[in-house]
Amino acid sequence: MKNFNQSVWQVTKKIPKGKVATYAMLARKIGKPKSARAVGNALNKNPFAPIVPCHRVIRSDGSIGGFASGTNKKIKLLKKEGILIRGTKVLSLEKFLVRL
DNA sequence: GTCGTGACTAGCC
DNA sequence: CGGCTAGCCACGA
Repeated sequence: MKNFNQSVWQVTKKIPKGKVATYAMLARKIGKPKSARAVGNALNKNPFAPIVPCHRVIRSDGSIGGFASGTNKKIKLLKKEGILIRGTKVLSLEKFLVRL
């Protein structure tokens, strides 16, 4: 852990399949609860696309947020893992949220 | 060192 | 429920 970005990727990488985490949550985990925005930036530029499950990271209100390859793609992936989604938002968020 | 930008958030209307 | 605002942070030019 050296750069902020690396920390983000390392934590994101640990999110189990079928679960999701929020930007704020990850920010808190790395010791910077106010850096949710910066976390989003890190994921957007993440060079470990296939290694880091960036599609399992969503907003605190349950919105999908965004995705480098397209929001639609992100939704599809999450649904595939068992996450229930309606439009651009996650249903039963608390049920899929992984506690860090 | 300063400025613009963005996968954020909480609060208010 | 939806939209707007101000506050936050890290990065690259």
